[in-house]
Amino acid sequence: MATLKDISNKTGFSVTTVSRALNGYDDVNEETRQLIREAAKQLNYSPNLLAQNLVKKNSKTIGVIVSDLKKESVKDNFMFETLCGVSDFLASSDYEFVLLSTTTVKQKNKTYTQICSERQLAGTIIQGLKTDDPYLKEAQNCEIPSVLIDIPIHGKAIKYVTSNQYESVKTAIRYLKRLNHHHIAYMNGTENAYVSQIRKQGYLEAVNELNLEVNPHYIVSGDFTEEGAKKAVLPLLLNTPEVTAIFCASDVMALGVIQVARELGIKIPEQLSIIGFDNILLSEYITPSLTTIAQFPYIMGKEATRLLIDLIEGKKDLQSCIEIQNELIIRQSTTILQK
Amino acid sequence: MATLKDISNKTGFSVTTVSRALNGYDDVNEETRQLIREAAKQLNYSPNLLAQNLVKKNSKTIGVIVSDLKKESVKDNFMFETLCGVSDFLASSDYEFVLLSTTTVKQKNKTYTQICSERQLAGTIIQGLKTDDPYLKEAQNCEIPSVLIDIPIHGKAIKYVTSNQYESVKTAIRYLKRLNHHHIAYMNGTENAYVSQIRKQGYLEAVNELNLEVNPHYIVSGDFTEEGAKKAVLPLLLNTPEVTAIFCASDVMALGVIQVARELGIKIPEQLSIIGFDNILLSEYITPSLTTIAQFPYIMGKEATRLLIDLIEGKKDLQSCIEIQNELIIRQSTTILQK
DNA sequence: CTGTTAGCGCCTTCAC
DNA sequence: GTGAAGGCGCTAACAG
Repeated sequence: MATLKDISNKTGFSVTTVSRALNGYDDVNEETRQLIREAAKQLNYSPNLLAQNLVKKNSKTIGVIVSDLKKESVKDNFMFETLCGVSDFLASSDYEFVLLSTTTVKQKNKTYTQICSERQLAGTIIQGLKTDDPYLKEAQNCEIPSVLIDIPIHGKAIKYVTSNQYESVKTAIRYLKRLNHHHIAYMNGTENAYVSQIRKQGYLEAVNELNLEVNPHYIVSGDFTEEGAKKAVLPLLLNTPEVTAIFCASDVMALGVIQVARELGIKIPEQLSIIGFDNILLSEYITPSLTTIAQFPYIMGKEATRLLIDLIEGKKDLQSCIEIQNELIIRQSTTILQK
Repeated sequence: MATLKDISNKTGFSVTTVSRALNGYDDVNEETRQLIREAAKQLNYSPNLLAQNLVKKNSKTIGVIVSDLKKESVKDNFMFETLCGVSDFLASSDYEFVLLSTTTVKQKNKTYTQICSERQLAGTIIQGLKTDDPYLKEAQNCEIPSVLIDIPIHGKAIKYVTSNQYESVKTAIRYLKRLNHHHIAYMNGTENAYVSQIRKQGYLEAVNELNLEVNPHYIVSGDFTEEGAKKAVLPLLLNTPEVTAIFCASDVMALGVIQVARELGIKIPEQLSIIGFDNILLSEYITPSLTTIAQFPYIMGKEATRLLIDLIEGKKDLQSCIEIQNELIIRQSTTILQK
C-alpha cells in the first residue's frame, strides 16, 4: 500500500510537505497541494491509521465494552440496538469503534487501563457490566473519557446515560393499582445489576406509597432469564394465590411467567395481570400481547455516543447524566380486576 | 502508560532485551526474564498494539464489514447472531475484530483496500453486501484474506460460507406438494442479493421438477421487508385465488403476508399455507406459528471466522466454501390441503 | 512555502 | 546473553 514516501518519491516533494498538503495545512502552495493530491489519488493512498495514531497519541477509535456478546442475548435486543445507535451516530463523525466483549478469557487478564492503552482508545462506552465489576472502579479513576449505559457512576471523565426506570416502575405499579390490584408481586433480575436495584426500589416505593401489601414473599428473582423466571414464579403462584398481578423487571422473564401460569391453568389477564420491561419485539406478538415499559436503547446508544464525543473533544459544561424517558405500553396482559 | 523504555529504565536492561524477554525469545537469561516480567507487572505494562502492528505489518485485527448496521435489521437477528459467532470464536484466539458498517456514502470516500490498509487488517469477514457492490470486486482482486457470508465468490484469498439454500427451498416446495398444494407462489427478497437469486432458483427448479404450475404472476418481490411484503402480496391474493401456498424468502416477509391474509379473511393454514425462511425468534411465537427454514447464523459466523484465521495463517488445502445445513421446521402455518 | 531533524513505541538484524 | 542501530509510517518542531 502506498505511503507518504511513495507520494514523496513520485512528486519530488518531501514527506513532510506531502503530509501537510494532505492534512490541509495552509502553509502549502495550492499548486503543490493539487499535485500531491493528484498523486495520492493515483496511488490510491490512504493514511496508515496505526502510524498516525501512534504519533498523535489519540486515536479516533472508541471502544464499546460489553459484558457478554453471547448468543443468549439475542432475544433481548438491547445490546444490539444500542450498538446500532452508536454506529449510526459515529457514521457522521470521523470516529470508529471497536467492539470489545469482556468475557474473553484473554481480556479477563487485562485491566481496563490496559485495554484502553493498547489501542490508544479515545474513549469508551460501557454497557452491561455488573455494579461490582472491577473495570468500573478502574474506569472511574481513569483519565480516559467514558460513558456508561445504565450504570450510574460519575468520575473525572465519566458520565452515564440511563432511563427513568425508577419512575417508570412506579407508574406501572400505580397503573396496576388503578386496575384494582392490591397484591402485586415483583420479579427482579440479577441482583448485582444496577437496573435490578433501581427497579426494585421503584416497586418498593410505589407499593409503600399506595398502601399496598408489602410482603417479602412477593419479591422473587428470575435472574433476567426465562428459565430463572419459571423456577421463581412457580412457588410464588402456588404459595401466594392472593397475588393478582406480577411486575417483571424484564420481558424475557415475563415470557417465562406467562408459560408457567398457563401450565397451572391460570388465565391471563383475567386471573393474573403481567407487566414486563423492555418492550422486546416478541412482547407485541405473543398471545396475550404483553403490557410493558418500553425502553429506547437505540436512542440511548446514540446519546451515549454524542456525550462521549463531546467529552473527548473537551466540551465544557456537559451534564453528568442523560436520562431517556421510557413509555408504558398497555397491551393485553393486564386488565381490571373483577371483584 | 508504561512502555518498554520504562521497564528498561527500571531494570537497567536495554529496550531490546526487555522486548525479547517479554516476547518469549529464548536467547534471554531466565533470571533476567523474571526480573523484567516482574517489573512489567508492577508498571501495569501492556504493549502498544499500534506500535507493534506498525512494525510487524500484521495486525491480529480482523474487520467485519456489514452493509448497514441499521435499527431496522433488529427484527431479523441474522447479523447479530453472526457477530456473536465471530466474537465467540475470536475469544479463544489472539485476534480481535472491528465492526465496520459501510454505507454507500462512506464508500464514495474510501475504497475497500483503503479500509483494510488503514488499519492493517489481517483479514475481513463480509456480510450483507449486494452482489453488485464494488467492494466485492475489490476484495476479489486483493491479497487480503477474506471470507464472505452468503456471497459465493472466490478469488486468490477469498472463500465463503453459506447454507444449502437451494436445496432447502426445494425441500420446502416438495413438502408443500406433499400437502397437495399445486399452486405455489414465491415471494422473493431484494433482487440483487445473492440469497434472493439462489432461493428463487431453488423454487423454479422445484416447481419445474414437480410439474407444478409455472406462472410468472406467482413470483413477487417483497424486498425483504414487512411493508414490501404487504404491498406485493395483496394483488397476488386478489388476482390469483387459486394459489394455496406461498413460500417467502424470509420470515419477516411472511409476517407481512400473514397480516394481509388475515385482513382479507383468508384463514391460515386452512386456506393458505405459508412458509418462511430464517427461523427468526418471532416465528415460533406468532399465531399461527410459522413453518420455516431454519438458518444457523451463529454457526456461520463461527465457521467463517475459523476459515478466515486458517487463511490468514496460511494453512493449505482449505476448502473454498463451507456450507451449513439448514433445517425445515414445521409449525402451524402449513397444513394439508383438503380438496 | 519547503525541507531537515527528531521521535512516537516497538521489533529485527547484527555485532559484541 | 545482551545492546546498539535502524526503521515501520507518520507528524511536530525548527530552520531556512
